[in-house]
Amino acid sequence: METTARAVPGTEGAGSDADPLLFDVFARHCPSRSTLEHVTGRWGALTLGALHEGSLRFNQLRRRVDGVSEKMLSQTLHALERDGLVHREAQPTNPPRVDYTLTPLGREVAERLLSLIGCVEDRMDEVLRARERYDEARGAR
Amino acid sequence: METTARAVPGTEGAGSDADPLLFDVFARHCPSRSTLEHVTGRWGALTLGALHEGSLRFNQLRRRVDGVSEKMLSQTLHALERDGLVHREAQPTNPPRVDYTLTPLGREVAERLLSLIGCVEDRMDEVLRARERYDEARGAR
DNA sequence: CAGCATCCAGCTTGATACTG
DNA sequence: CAGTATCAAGCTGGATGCTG
Repeated sequence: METTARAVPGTEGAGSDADPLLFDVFARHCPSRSTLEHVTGRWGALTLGALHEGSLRFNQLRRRVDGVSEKMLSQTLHALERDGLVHREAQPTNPPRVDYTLTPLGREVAERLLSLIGCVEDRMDEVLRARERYDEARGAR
Repeated sequence: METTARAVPGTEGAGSDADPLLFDVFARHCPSRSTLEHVTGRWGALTLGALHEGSLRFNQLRRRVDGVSEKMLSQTLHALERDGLVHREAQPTNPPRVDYTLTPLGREVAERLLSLIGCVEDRMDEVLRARERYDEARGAR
């Protein structure tokens, strides 16, 4: 609905940027594209979703996001931390303990993400039926 | 590994299968996971976003979603069509003309997606600053 | 125009092993 | 526990060529 354009950034550094596009993710080299991919990527989305329920430690997260390898989780967390969506808090104890939490920005993003995830899950029966129809119509051929 | 093994493992403990989780995307083999990936995938998200502005033809879509190859677009559209998010209408004219449109379900999903995309774009300056901070703190090391 | 088939480079991912 | 390093395999996606 209020898909109104974003607030005009205005002071966007040097040079005038006459780009009247509503969303420029559509443009190939827009930085928002990479962020969007971190957010919506297979593990990014699930990680943000898991973190939305509360702060979690590395291995808790690993168990929560079923199927993620430790390498992928580590990588995902770095990307999200770099984008300012996740905050990493390491305690210098022994054994080490590190908590991952959403930043305010991360929480906003996660909320929208969860709305999307929820929508998809709510309608899965519809999706499943559509798949059956589709497969039937082609498998027959 | 375990090819088959059919019966419900039941390792989950208490919950009966009749108790649907709120969000089971977190589970590895949940069908919603694949749909979510079609929706949030690099090209799926942009395709749904483009289609939200109105019905488009194959090559229009290709131009709109900057960087997508025809193979990927074709593949993406098939997945979205199979999931019941996109409707494909082919007109038997010459030259052929095919219109892609969002289904009602697709529109719902697209709206949430656009809310997410909009959120990310609105806050890109924040993301960019976070990246700078992060890189500075590590590049130094 | 709309799209499928094939080839293949290379990025992504998962195992495995090791560190603090 | 919380990661990093390395390597092989496989899937992703681009280029090209062809059909209806």
